[in-house]
Amino acid sequence: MGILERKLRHKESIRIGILEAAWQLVITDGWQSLSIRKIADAIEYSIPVIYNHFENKEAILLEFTKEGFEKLAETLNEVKKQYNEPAQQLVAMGDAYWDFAFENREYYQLMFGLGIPACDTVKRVPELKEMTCLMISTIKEALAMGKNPEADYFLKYHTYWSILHGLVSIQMIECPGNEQPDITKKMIVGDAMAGFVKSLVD
Amino acid sequence: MGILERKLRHKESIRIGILEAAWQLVITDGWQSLSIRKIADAIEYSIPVIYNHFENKEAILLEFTKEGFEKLAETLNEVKKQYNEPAQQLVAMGDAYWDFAFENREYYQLMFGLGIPACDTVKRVPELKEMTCLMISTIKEALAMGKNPEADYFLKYHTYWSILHGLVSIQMIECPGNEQPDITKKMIVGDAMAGFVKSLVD
DNA sequence: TTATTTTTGTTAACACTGTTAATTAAAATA
DNA sequence: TATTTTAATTAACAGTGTTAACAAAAATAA
Repeated sequence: MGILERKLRHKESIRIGILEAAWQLVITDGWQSLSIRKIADAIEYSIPVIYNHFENKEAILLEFTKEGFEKLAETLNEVKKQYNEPAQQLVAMGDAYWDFAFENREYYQLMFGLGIPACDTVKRVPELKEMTCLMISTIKEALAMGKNPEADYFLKYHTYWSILHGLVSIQMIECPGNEQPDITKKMIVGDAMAGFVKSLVD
Repeated sequence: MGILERKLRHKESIRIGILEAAWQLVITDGWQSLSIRKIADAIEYSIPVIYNHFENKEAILLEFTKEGFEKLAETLNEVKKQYNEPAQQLVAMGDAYWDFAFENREYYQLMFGLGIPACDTVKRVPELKEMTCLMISTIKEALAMGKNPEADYFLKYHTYWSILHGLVSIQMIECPGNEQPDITKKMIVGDAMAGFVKSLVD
């Protein structure tokens, strides 16, 4: 009896409808303002129907997170295959990673829980400038004493800050509790810092 | 007439009360679940009083963001003064940056809009493993061909991913629009990748 | 074909959220 | 003491996620 099959097909079509509607809302209004009611409105079903297909709102977002990681892995895999040298592969994969993030901002923000502070938060926080100045001045000094003193200090500052923020962010994602991360994790910071400084002074 | 002074003093005391109550709530329940009503309840005033001191909820959080950047800048400044060599300073500042982040998680998450995905999101996304494997295998291969083949590949993978995620995150904070970031920004990726790979193969 | 059971979908509510207009209580001034 | 200004409150609006209770539709059994 194909009745059950038809039912399952119908059920699945609603599920897909939910995800498609949700994604449409995400890319037009951002995932911050996604709501169950908006989805229900878009698929022309009542609200509780959505809860027959997803445990809660988070489960819907989790679906996109998975999709995002799938797409990213696929992209990186494609890029890797285009090179033979592992070193080249790593550089190209880094490039592709960057492109993926900015060609799929909503995906990336969901995947890593980036809350994107309001457009001009950075400008409304002059206190940020203190840190920036401190980093830049130190990098300038380090560059001046190194082998390529006319390197782009602003670029290097950006790299320095990004490495630190990246290390912290990834660690916070992997260890969301309130405990301090493993002491061994701090070795990663030391390693990264050593590498950066080394490449700075050449 | 000291009446006006007393009034201003009183007004200021309420403002401080709001911030203290809010911060207490933030460190106990996390900034995600901070609400105006909870603050009003804590300071034993009605809700609209809060809006006489802050334009909206975001303004309260912005206050903490500023505080956070102030504290961080201060910390880094202190650390910098303890060393003479700029290279040493950069390493020590990186160390201090990490410590600050994990000794002041709520501050850091506010400052950079980290949404901290639910505790076990990482484990609920097996798709993440694909990316991890891809990166690790490539790094292993690169290490094998370099001058220190027995380096810690897991550490290096962590560094690689963190650098990329940091570059992307910082860029997204600085350019929150929907446009692609400046092409010149991609130079930063190239530079960082080159530096990393160089330090990888020695 | 009709009656019964199961599935599916809806209405309405609960407990929250940020924000604000209208109103009352309190304090300062005339 | 009466009036004006300031401070604080109540009550509401427009949202949010989530769910219990109920009605409509579809599938099964008689």
